[in-house]
Amino acid sequence: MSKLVEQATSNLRILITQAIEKAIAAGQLPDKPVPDFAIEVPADRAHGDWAANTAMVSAKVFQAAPRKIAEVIASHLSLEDSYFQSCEIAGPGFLNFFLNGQFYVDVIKEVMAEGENYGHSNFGLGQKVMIEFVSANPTGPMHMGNARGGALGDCLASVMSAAGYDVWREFYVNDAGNQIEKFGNSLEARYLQLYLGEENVPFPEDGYQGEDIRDRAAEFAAVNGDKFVHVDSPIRQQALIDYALPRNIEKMKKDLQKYGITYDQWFLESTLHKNGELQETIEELKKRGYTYEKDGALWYKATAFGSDKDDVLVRQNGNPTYFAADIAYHRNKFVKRGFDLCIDIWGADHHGHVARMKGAMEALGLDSGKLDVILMQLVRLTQNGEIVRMSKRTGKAIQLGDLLEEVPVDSARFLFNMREANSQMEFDLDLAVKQDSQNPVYYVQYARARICSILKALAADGITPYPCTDDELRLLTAPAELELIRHISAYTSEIIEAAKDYDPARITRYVIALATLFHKFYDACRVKGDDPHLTNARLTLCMAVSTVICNVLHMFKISAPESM
RNA sequence: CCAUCCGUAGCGAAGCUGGAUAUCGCAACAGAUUCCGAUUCUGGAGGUCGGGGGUUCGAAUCCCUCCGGGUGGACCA
Repeated sequence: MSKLVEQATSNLRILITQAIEKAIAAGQLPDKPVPDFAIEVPADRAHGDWAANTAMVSAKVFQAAPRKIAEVIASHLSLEDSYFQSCEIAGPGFLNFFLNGQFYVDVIKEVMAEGENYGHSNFGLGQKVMIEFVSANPTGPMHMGNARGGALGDCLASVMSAAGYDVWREFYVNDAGNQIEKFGNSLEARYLQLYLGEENVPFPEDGYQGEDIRDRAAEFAAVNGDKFVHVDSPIRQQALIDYALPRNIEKMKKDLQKYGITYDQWFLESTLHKNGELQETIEELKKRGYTYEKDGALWYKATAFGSDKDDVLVRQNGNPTYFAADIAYHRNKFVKRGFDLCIDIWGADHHGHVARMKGAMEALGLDSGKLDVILMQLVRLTQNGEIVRMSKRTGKAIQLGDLLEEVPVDSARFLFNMREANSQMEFDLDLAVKQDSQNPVYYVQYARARICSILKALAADGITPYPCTDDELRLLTAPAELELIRHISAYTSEIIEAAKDYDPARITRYVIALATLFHKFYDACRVKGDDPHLTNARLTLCMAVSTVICNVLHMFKISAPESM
């Protein structure tokens, strides 16, 4: 938490506890331990700045009516030297506290002092956390789900980093196994078709139909000509794969970079096959007694960990399954690289895989509680109120590249972080390209641009901000000003909550609310005025707001233009 | 059939470790700029929190059940 808010909260907790102790000493409450109570920001501002439910949760222990208990506590409270000016009893027995002027003064000072670091905390204690996201199949282009996953994963990583975690971004490349064989088969067919005619070379039934396969085959042909038409199929396929796969991966890197995402590592599945870790993992499972042979395949006893059926690790044909490699991969994260926490972002269509993966961690003697999977629900694109399924240009399924051609990166990253992962969302193409306040990213950017504009306008009149004194900051007493400052004060704890919930959408909502409160302030309070001290205080407040908005936008890699 | 997510105003959402009068945006309606950017702000209207039952002093929130929608249930990944 912000040092300030944290300090104020824990102090309030102590004050309440002390009041209860005094009441017990005075014989007004029975000598019983006080249950845990919550200190929260009430939904309704009339209920104070912060509220404690102490009296209600302790009604049973003290065997008295909550309001009665609240009155006793209140009568023993001493709020001197705290950030609170008063306490009221309300409703069923809430203790409602009102912050005093010094709190608001100190919030502004804290923001100004910390600048671009405002909002950061050491909540995560430097724990090593890996966030693996997108991890799209390298056999083809990325789709809308990857677009959402990319924005979500990258922003979550930033949020957790701000909350004090040591974050690692990773892309797992499935460059081995069945789908690569299929990739090779498909490329081979397209390549041969170029020389032998489409009608003479059947395309594999389960092959990849996309244009991208034809394109790669054609590129390969342009470089190599018919050199590979008359060699053995395995040689031809390998040559095609060796040509196409690195280029596909390169393309994904480029697309994601355009989208603002860079990874710490692109982890190749094939390394697990080559360096023996996959085999090592399978042996480990065998040794622990969680495997058996049946029908010529090696099975893993998933049922020992709650699954309703077992899974194949090594197929009849001797090839390990994707699942086996995935187990080895996750073992690698924990055992070989020592991550404290691993977060995977998967499409919701993989939900059946979650319990199995966690079970497999347990089977290896690892703590499955340290593997968290975020399931991301589907995205539907809409335009003119209708669902868009296909790209207008290509007539095929919409790709990440198509999206970024139509929609600014700022918009895409922001809008994909409007909803939590766990809910299906619609991505409104019309809204995303709108350059007005209906588009929330513009609304937020505009607030910051407006602040820059105020600073410029006043500077033109010879008014420039200087370091504010406490007395000047104390002049900020209008409701719109106090609301705004209070919201600013919550930023650090919002980041912590977002990190705890793995929900960067929380921060998106936070910054929209901040922009709203700023616009209200702008409407209610003129910065430029007769009192130079008040003007300076308001200018300082503007700068504090600008700092927080910029911190959020930079964190999400969204631009914060000075004018628009 | 099983698993899983979702159901809150005309539309899109927040609130979900139980608490005060259920919050916000869009749309619709009525207003506000001699003045720092109107890409802004103010106001009223709009609700069986999918239905029913249960737990509780108290349920949008927890439990059960039903209804509706999405997704998944391979020696695919």
